[in-house]
Amino acid sequence: MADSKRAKRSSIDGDSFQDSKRLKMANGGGNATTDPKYNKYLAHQYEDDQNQNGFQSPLDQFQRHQTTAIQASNAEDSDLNPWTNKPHSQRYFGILKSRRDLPVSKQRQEFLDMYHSTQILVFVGETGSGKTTQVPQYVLYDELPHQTGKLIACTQPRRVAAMSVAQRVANELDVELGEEVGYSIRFENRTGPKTMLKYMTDGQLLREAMHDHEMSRYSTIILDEAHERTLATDILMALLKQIAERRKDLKIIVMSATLDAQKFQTYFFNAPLLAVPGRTFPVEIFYTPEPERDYLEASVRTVLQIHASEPDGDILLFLTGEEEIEDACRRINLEVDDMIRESEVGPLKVYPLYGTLPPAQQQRIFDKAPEPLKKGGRPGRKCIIATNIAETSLTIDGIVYVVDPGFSKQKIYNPRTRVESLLVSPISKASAQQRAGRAGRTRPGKCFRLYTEKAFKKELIEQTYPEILRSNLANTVLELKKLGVEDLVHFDLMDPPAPETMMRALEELNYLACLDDDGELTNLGSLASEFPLDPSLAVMLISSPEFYCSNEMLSITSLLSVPQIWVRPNNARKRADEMKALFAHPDGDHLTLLNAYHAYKGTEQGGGDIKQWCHEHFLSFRHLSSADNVRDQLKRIMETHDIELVSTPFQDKSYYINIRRALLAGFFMQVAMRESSNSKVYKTVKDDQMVMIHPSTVVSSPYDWVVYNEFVLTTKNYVRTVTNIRPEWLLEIAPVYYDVDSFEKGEIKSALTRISEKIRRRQAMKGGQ
DNA sequence: GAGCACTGC
Repeated sequence: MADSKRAKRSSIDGDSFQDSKRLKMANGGGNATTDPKYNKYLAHQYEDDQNQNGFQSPLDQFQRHQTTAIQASNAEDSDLNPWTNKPHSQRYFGILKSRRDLPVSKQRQEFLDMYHSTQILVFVGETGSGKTTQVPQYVLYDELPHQTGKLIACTQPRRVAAMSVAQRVANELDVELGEEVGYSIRFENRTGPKTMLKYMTDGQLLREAMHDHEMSRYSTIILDEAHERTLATDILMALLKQIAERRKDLKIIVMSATLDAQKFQTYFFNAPLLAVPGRTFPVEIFYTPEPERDYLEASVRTVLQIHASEPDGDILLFLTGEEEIEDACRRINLEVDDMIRESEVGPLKVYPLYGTLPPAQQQRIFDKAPEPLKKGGRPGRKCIIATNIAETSLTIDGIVYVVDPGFSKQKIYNPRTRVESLLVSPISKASAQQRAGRAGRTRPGKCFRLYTEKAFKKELIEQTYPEILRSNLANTVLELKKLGVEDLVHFDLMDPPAPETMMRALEELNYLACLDDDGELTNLGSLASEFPLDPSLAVMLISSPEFYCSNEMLSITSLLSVPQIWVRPNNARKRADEMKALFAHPDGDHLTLLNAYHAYKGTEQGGGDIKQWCHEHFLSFRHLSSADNVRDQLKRIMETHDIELVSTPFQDKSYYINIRRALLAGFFMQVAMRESSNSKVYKTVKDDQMVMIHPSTVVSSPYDWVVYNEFVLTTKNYVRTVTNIRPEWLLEIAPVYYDVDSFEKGEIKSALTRISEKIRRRQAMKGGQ
């Protein structure tokens, strides 16, 4: 059994296996199997005899960590691609010319000098400096990965960025994407044995580090967009700080927007700083003289004023969420129609933009601004009303006017109640600057801030709090343990989270048996960390074979890790609810999700038009197919670790009971009891919080005990996605947590006491027989 | 009888 495990493991880590092989060969092994000539992965270097006998790559003259910008430029200028020995294409020289015009290009030597002199380097550059595409290539020409067999990694917070930048750099280097330059993101690894430069998401690098604590595959790690301070970036920074002490051969570059450069330097042992100017146009800032009472109303008014009185150029308005955005779109459209009737204004096309919008509709923001209404009339313009998505993820060229009311929805975490929620909050100065910058990408622009200058200076915080200070850290703590971080208290995070948040996470993991009483990782914890899931979901999934329903729990887990599959358009709510009722299971929402998924799979396998079917049934095809993707990934992980995939026969009475019980193996801490019969109010177990069941539930008759997937704090306290359970299961499945003596006096304690006595009596009777 | 800001594994 141990052997079969090992065999499976090596196939999964196939990548690194090949790398170590390559490394040996590059160092010149002796026998036939390690001789480069016999290595098919290096075949490209020996394609023709001329290369072997006569051709000298310019790189042969390079001394690692002693190269110069001129050397590299000459190599780039040569007819043959020094990395492939193939002739450079025409397109290559075209791109090369534009690369040399980038601001960063002038500082290549300065960069190399600094890179040679230090292990860690902080690099700041504004948008348009070219740092994301150029710096990794500068490193490539100095690291010479073909000699060392080690890779250069460049991390990005988002998948699309990793993919598109990798493609761009592959073009710039005149190589095929996935060969010398590749990318690695969840669900897609486009790297190969020849890959030297790898773009990846920060989360992906963190995953890799779990199995390679030294990050030994890499000679250089470049953290890009570090100022965004994602959870993964923060953990990587602290981790790299430790690794840098152990691995003096590892070089680290932290790239960020200009703000806060000092903080990064100080954090990284006073690392030297290189700053590169950006290439943007000036943006004039306007403030309101008095604070605005209703920012939505003020936003609409400002957009209309710009349209009526400013020269042509598109408008970008930042609002906080879907509802607000749709509302503003309606109001602006109405007003513009009036304006066009009354005065000589051009047409205005309004586009909403938020994350849950289908991609096709998101794409429409790139449509051209509308034509004048009549020949020679005033030019049309477009107005995009967006969430924060337009602040980081999406850049739209042609924006000249930005309207910034100064708010965004932000995740906050309350460790006392263990609830993450979204709250409309004032943005930070850094955010405000980022927003304003969106107006100056193609020509000088204007930014209208709907707050006073005094408010900007005095009331806005400098930086948005990093994610690590605003999240439940159960997952993070588990990851850190798996990453080999022994001492969490002294783990040197740039912004250490509140001790209470840390304690909560440790406590939660201890109840889940992922950490033992000494805070050490258990086998279950180690296994749970293999899954890209929250610990409770991972534990639920790992435990599911004990309940004879791991196939079903695999589906439910996947459905719970994607956005809601239920579609409920405003103009067809009733129809949507009727359709959802078709899948309803009387025992709750988890089972209803499963029913919908089974129907979806049945239709798909029956060869029906699955998109049409989803549309008719008000289900999101996008989210269901992404759940399917997640399911495949989780299934592979289960198979790798010999977690059985089993089902209770559908005809069996206990089919659904087993599933409901299995839910509790991970979610026993998320249980609520009804206050009293005829009441709609519930109380959460141990936290004693008053909650209601979210109105989206399919269950009509209220149950006494429910397990819930999430706690949402909106107009009221709601628990969402709930399923009916029996209290005796709690005592049986999670006896440690449901140690009745540990409960505070109250209804829940008395109820549990009654139940445990009943169980004891029943057992005594059985024993007496 | 309500509503998912945005990422990521």
